[in-house]
Amino acid sequence: MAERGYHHGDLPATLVRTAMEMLAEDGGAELSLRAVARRAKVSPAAPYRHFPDRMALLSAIAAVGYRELLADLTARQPEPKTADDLADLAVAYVDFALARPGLFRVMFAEGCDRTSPDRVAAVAAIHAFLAAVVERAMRTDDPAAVATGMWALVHGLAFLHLDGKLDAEPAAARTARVRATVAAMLSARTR
Amino acid sequence: MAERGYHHGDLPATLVRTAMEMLAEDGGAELSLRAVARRAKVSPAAPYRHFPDRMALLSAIAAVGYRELLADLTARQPEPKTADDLADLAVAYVDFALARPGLFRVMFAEGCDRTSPDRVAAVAAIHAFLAAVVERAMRTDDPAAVATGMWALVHGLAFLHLDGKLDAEPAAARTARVRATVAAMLSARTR
DNA sequence: GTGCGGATGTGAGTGTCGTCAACATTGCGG
DNA sequence: CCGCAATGTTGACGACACTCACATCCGCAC
Repeated sequence: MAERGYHHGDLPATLVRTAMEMLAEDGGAELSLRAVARRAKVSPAAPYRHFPDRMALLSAIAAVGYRELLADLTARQPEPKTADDLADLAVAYVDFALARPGLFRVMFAEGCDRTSPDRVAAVAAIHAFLAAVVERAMRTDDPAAVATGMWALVHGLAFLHLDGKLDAEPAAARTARVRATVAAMLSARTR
Repeated sequence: MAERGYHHGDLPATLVRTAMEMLAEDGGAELSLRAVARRAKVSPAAPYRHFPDRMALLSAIAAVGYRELLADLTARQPEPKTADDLADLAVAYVDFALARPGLFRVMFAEGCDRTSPDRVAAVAAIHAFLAAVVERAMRTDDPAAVATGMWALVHGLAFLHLDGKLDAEPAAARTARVRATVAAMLSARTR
């Protein structure tokens, strides 16, 4: 934690932390490498000693985001069993996206390195968690497909809300709507 | 269509068309206003006579994209009635996203003007189409929620595929998977 | 026809960005 | 204690979005 000096101590972690602060403060703005360096009291070129380019920093941020998203989900429902628990998870997912839009967009942006081991592992963990939930809470003969579908459902809800494609509404109303949507999808039958 | 001359004839439409060509050719690249102007054989400042800023051009492009997406959907299934027809629409939605990733990302990007009448109308048209489909093909006591859910489901599938969060696979396998996912979601029951 | 005004396109300029190369400083192993 | 690799800085380049003063041209009144 040596604050001053020519050398920094742990610049990579500081950059990631700083960048996440900036995303939290202004989720809509472009996250420029220079701005992050400025805020970290470091020259614009310093980050290049630790990240090959801007996307690499964004990928590192995304990896942290995946872990925090998974933590949010498991914190809300460590052992989901019922359809209601499932709806809780959907609400948690959408809440995460709307509470931290900048981070969420970095996590699911184009151009990020699809093959970074951190990212792949984190995404796999989310998928595995969802699959386990579905196994426990749903009755279906294609659990993998339902797990994918549930992920797509909450992911789509999150993005549609984020992009203002659904009517803007206060958080409580949104929670109710997410719940209703999940419930309706799970009880709808073909004609 | 006067090709030469100081004045252009219809620069706004030319810019939108040119930009969409560029998105089609390289869906992953950033669409810079200067590059579009260059390709349209026009100075970098010319677009500003017709669009207040870059986002306005992107919004115009997005509006066209919405119309084309809706056209794709209705072309595939003008009068969907069965669950299978619904799955066809899901496939068409995901196909659109993967066939024209650049355009799809512009359509659902942050920063675009949420309040542009064109955009709002186009989005409403898609939602209305979906609602009508659900009304016809599904049995549920909350058709609006199911319509939102179906949109979120296909939208989420599209984005997860686009971002490589699901295993990459050839188009035929993807089609089968989208079908299976929709079918599984519609037949899954809570335990 | 002629000329004039507004619409449209141009050129040069500002500030920011990502990235790089050459140089400066420092911590650490021999 | 010294030298080297790791780390940070400075200055630069090209591209970008956007602005403003200026150039050109179309359409319309007369």
